[in-house]
Amino acid sequence: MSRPPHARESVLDAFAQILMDDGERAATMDATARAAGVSKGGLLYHFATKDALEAALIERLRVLVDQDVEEISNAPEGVVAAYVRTSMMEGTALDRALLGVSRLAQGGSPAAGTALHEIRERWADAVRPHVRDETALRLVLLVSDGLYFNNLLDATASGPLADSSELDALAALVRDVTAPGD
Amino acid sequence: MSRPPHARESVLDAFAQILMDDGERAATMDATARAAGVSKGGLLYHFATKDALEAALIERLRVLVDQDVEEISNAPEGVVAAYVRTSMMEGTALDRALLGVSRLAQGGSPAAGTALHEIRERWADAVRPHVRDETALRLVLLVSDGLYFNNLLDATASGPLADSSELDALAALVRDVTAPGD
DNA sequence: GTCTATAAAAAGATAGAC
DNA sequence: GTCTATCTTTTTATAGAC
Repeated sequence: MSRPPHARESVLDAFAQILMDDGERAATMDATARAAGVSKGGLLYHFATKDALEAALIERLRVLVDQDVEEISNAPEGVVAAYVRTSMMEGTALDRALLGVSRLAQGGSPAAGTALHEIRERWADAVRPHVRDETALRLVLLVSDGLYFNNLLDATASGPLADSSELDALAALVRDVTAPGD
Repeated sequence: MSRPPHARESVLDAFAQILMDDGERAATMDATARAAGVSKGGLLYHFATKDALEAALIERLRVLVDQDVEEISNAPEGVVAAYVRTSMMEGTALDRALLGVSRLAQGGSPAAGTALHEIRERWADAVRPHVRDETALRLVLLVSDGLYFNNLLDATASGPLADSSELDALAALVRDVTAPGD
């Protein structure tokens, strides 16, 4: 229970971090092993191939998304506002995993691309009951995607583009213009 | 004037196409030369290094963005709706260049990342006079980014996620909720 | 301007010692 | 479970013929 993170977890952490900081090309097995403080042989004991390493990060992402869906479903501010607002919190394990897998997908990994589609559907299902129609749902999802896409670019190029109060205002706007009922 | 596309342009076309279809990893100089129907030596006459090839695609993107800013500024449906709607037209030269450069950025190219930031600012400047405030501007830009991000994923993973009428509805919604005046 | 051939470096993967 | 050493393949880049 209080077991410290195994080497396996350190490797996965390092892989996600390099993907986020330096892009897909930099995330080689060699660089990952070095960043994790293990040898290439050590890494290869846990992940026999690059595909296995990528699959493990995808699996980690799935678990974290399950947790996130659970959390935003119970958020007091409402599902829509919570979903939009938490699209921007750089620094959570979920963000690192999601940015990392997105980079893998855009590098050309079919498994990563498929996983991202399934994940998007999970979020869509959680949000759908809380918006007025499919166009409103599309708006919510796209704003969130846009926030992630910006993070995806900013992670390597420049600073963050929105502070917390800007994000609150945006989340409130999106909630208001998509709310059902009225 | 009626000069057919030079080998240089064919190479650039092929490079953008592979980036879009198969991801950054697949877009090697070798694969690009093959797809363009030239030898590696032929490619290297025009682009001595991979960096030079990437820089040329970035430069092409800048030119196409200049044209796009010009066009949406004169669109009868209004700048906001035109901007959102044209974020989704897979198949234009602008889209191929933008998707390609986005993939380069996420592969780790700093030049591509910087260029995308400058381009985003150009679009923001074009849209700003037509929305009520900075939060509304952010909404417009993020929806557009979200559409591109979805294309970025869908290009390798699955089919398109919005048909034309859905997109029209979305563009109208975004325009209405961000319009100045009222 | 375009080609072939080849060098040089980097990436993924294997073998086997400890 | 982690290491070093090595092999293979891929990718970038060079040299020089045509």
